[in-house]
Amino acid sequence: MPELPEVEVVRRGLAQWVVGREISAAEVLHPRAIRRHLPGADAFTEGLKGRVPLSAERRGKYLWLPLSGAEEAILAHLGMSGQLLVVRRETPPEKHLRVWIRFEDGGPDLRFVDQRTFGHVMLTPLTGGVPEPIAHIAPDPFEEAFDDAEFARRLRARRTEIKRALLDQSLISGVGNIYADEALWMARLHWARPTETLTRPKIAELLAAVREVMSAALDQGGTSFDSLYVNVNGESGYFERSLEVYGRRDLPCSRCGTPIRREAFMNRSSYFCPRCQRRPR
DNA sequence: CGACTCTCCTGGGTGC
DNA sequence: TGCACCCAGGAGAGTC
Repeated sequence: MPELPEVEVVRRGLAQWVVGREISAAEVLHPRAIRRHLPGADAFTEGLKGRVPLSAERRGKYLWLPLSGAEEAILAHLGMSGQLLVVRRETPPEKHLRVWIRFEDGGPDLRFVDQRTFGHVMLTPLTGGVPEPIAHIAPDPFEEAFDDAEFARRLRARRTEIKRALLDQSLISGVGNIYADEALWMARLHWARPTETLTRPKIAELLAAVREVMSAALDQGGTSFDSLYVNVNGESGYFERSLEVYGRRDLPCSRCGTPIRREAFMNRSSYFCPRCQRRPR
């Protein structure tokens, strides 16, 4: 399950292996992979032909490659199981290969492989350097454009639980289920804590925790718990970074020894320490 | 505008 | 061994 650190690893791989190379051909092997590209597969492949990715950009979990020519970019979201692989062109097609991009220089292909097909790619206009479909999402906490004070103001104006707000990409992008649980544990906040009860210092502490858990993962090249996740060069994205709560049901909290609990929330799992992260009354 | 629910999809794991 | 489930989850669509 690629989250922001994993996606950043992929972005770096694209910058190294794909930027500057002219696309000779693209092929869509599964229509669902380009479902958000409304003009369809033919328009997608025609639109890519002959163009050169100029850079590799990221906001939250979205990746994009601005292209030579018109103000457009290839936009990708990996979803749960998406991979962008750079592989020798003789390599046989992967079982779940969805989009296949080849280059004029005869070098390695760029392949979008996605078992569960929650991910997608598309060709989209850029507006002020940002792809149109993601104009509504907030900057991620590592961007210059991210405004801590504005985040605190908007968070306190919400009437919802803190975890729901952390996962809301229009408030802060790039935080998924795993790092939301990790950051809440670090900041000693229960997932159901009402946002309007958070003080500004507590929000600052939470933001610091979000940045810390994600940069720690990034330092190790990304963390993943799903063997499906592979980075841009085909290497496994799995690293040994120990998580404090995610996936650790019934195991002792490293701060107090209390068994970690798992609760269903928003149709997914929330892991927390019932002692360090007291449920709000 | 905001809160909230539903839905999309596949295959590994589990229990009988 | 086979089969019917269950589960993982980001984010857009839709409702109120």
